[in-house]
Amino acid sequence: MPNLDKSLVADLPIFEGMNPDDLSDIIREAQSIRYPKGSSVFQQDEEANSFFILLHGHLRVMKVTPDGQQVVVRFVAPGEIFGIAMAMGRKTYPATALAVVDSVALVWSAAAWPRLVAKHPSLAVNTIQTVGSRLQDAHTRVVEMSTEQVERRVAHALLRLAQQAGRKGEDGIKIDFPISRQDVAEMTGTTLHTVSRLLSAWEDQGLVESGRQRISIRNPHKLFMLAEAPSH
Amino acid sequence: MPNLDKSLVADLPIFEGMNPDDLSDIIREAQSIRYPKGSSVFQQDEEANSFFILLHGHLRVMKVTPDGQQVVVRFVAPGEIFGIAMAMGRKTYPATALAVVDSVALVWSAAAWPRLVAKHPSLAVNTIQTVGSRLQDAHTRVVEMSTEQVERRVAHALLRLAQQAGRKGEDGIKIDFPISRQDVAEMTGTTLHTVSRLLSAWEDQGLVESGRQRISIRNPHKLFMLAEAPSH
DNA sequence: CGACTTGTTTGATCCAACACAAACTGGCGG
DNA sequence: CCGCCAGTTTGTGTTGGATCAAACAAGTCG
Repeated sequence: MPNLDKSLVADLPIFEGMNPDDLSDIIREAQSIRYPKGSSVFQQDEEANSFFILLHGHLRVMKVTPDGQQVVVRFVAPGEIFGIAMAMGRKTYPATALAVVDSVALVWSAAAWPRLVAKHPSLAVNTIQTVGSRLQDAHTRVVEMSTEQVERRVAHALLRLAQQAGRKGEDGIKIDFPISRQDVAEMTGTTLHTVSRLLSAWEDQGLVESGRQRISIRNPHKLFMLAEAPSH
Repeated sequence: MPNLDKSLVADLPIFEGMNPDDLSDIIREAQSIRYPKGSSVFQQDEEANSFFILLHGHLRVMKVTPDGQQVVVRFVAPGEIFGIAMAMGRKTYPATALAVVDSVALVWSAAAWPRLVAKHPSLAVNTIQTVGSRLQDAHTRVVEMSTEQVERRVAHALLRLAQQAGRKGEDGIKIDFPISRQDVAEMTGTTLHTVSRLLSAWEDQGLVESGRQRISIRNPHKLFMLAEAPSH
């Protein structure tokens, strides 16, 4: 591993409270792999032989139902650990991870996990927190899907995207990876048609500015009010 | 702690791979507390001062939205660990836990957690798996809410309840704690009216048998088919 | 640069499920 | 044992969004 990567990785929450020697020890076992745009990092139901930390790019994690419908579970941003199915006691990946842009990840063998955890207990403690916060997110999403109607769900989804992957630009916050109406629909449990209509309406009101696989939020505050309170 | 409780607890997944001495060490720090039917074990947004293992009874865990709507997150059955918010790095409980029948839980101080984990690393490893499997469940629920319509969601919910808390009786599997139409509605993101209509219809077809806060599944196989494939 | 692919917009129609409303019932407390 | 209350059933109207259908850009590639 080049030093460059080590410095990128040192401050990640998953390595919090770990001394540099231990960190080197862990990173030494990884290799960095490049995933071209559109390629898959792992596939749903495939044997979970590796776990990962994303260095560059963005991934879309999704589940496919038996009848072929897709649901976007989340997007992975640089610095996040992912594909830790085996740490959760699973033999296979529960979802598919796809590179939405050219991406690079650190990759460990799943076999290394028990040894690393045994040697560096804080790794397990930090992993509980990582998985725990994802559990919170998932529950938040369940609550939203149960109680809110589509307009608010989509507004919430955009705000979350802006927070996780927003690049502050001239006129508002731009989501800095390609994302389609279909993607947003699969995040919120609706159809691309409905998302398209909503974005068009919001564009007219000056809340967002969007195009082909591209969304910017011009007025986060107004969008937030829309997300919290009914249409008006 | 009386020996009785120790034997109940020894085989739980959370203590897997732990020798009896270590187990005693952990259990010694807990006290067992009784929660009468209808009382709360902890409240949403309250400071997370404890974590728990349920010994007897059943709990309903639920989230309340700002506008007062409730969503049932899950039911806790005996043997399950719950209220581990602080292990996931939270200061407060993200939900409310209510005893649906008279219940008893082992209670630890949250302050004991870091010490216990440091001394017994397998505790952390097992906790990752516990939290991980809840994350899977939550994602399954998100996928269901996104892609399935109400009838199938309710069918799935009943089958899950039967699996987790089903008591095999003469004519089918009875859910062995009081559960209302409203509860099922809050688990599936619908209204008690719709749940009532579905149960009535299923009763006519001989799939279930239900009454006031009481549901039995007479024909799990047919209900399962209904859950997997559309109405027909 | 024209053909084609992939993503987007917009219109028209339809229906599952929600909202509202009212009557019913089992079981508990006084 | 009667009255009350929480939980349930069932009817009727309404609607948010899905579905179906087409035309319309914006890249991309030969």
